[in-house]
Amino acid sequence: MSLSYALLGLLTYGPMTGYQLKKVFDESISHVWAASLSQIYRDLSALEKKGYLSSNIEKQEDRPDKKIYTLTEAGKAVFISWLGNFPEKMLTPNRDEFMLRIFFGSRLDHKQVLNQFKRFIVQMEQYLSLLESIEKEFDVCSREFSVESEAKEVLFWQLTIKRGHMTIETLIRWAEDCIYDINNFYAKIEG
Amino acid sequence: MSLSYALLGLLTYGPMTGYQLKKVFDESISHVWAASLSQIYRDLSALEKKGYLSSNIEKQEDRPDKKIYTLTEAGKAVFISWLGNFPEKMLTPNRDEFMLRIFFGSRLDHKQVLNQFKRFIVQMEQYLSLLESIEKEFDVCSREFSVESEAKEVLFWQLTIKRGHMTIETLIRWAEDCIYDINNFYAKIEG
DNA sequence: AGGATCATGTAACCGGTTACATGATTAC
DNA sequence: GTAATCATGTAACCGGTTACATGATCCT
Repeated sequence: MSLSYALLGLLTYGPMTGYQLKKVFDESISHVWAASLSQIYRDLSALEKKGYLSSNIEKQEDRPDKKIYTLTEAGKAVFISWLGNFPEKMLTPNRDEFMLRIFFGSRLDHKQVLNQFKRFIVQMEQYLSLLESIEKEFDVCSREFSVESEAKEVLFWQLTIKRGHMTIETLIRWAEDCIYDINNFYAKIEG
Repeated sequence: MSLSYALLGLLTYGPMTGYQLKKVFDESISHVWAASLSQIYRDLSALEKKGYLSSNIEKQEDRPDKKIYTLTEAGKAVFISWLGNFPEKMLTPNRDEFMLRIFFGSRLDHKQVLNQFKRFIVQMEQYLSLLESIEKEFDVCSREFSVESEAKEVLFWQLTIKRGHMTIETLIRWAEDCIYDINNFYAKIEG
């Protein structure tokens, strides 16, 4: 459901094709909501049927024609009403394959578990440096855009990235704690 | 898919009914993987068809009969092989309704946004105190269980709760930062 | 020669959610 | 009296994933 609202939201910036939306999606919003191309196309045509979007086709010779979607007034209204309607529960329950295995970690060889935690840290550090480079881009943006409305948009994008940044840093600390705790535990029962 | 493995995993502790599994689930693993009763029943019968579980019925007079599931050797093998097979990507992409709205926060009245952040903090603090009470229980457990295998299980349960604890604390700090940043921004452009 | 980019989609599948159905017992 | 607990499930729905289908152009 929310993918549709994300698409409507992006189309408030201007008309776009499904393909373009996918790119904008990946570059901006995917940290918060991911989507595949096939799902985007499917949802766009559903939104058009409901009257929230209109489309016109731009013919091209050597490539497939472009189908450019434009937000209708009805679509804008639906987006705005969704936007102001925050969910009661603000923490979405997370299903996590890695965590599920850690929960049953006592059934695994402890060296294997430690290796997985080390791998976890490496991945988080990679992701962290990605987020940091995005943050730097936004910092540049916010200095360049002296226009008030654009600066406001950047502010909220920065806040979403900051959440990712802070959370990942915490996860690294957590994993380091885990390695320490596990080593400690096995030192006690073996030594 | 992983719900099935969680069920197999819980059944390594001993035979149980679907109803009992639901309770154990909610009290232990639900922070990491949530499940509804209907899904549990559905998956249990699928697992039985595959030969990973066997069941026998315990007749009761005034209540519906109990259907007690037992892990088979095949089921145990499947669980162990899943357990050791960690996913390549250890961070699951999170779809978050709240965050999606914050991303488009520039479209909202800033007082409304601030209120939502305050509500967010209240909810996180409630959840935090819940996690802290669970942590205290586990501390008692780990002191009481001098048996090595039980203490090992508690260790890993503690690690999963600790992740929740640390993450929520960070989210509170983040939300406080957000309120500060938003106030700052609007003070600049209005004042 | 081979892979990325541009550009559109359809169809099957899979796992999680919600609603429906039944019904006695126990605790507040 | 009313809500929770015990105890089982089915069926429909919904949204996300994966695989399939087509095909030219541009870059290395």
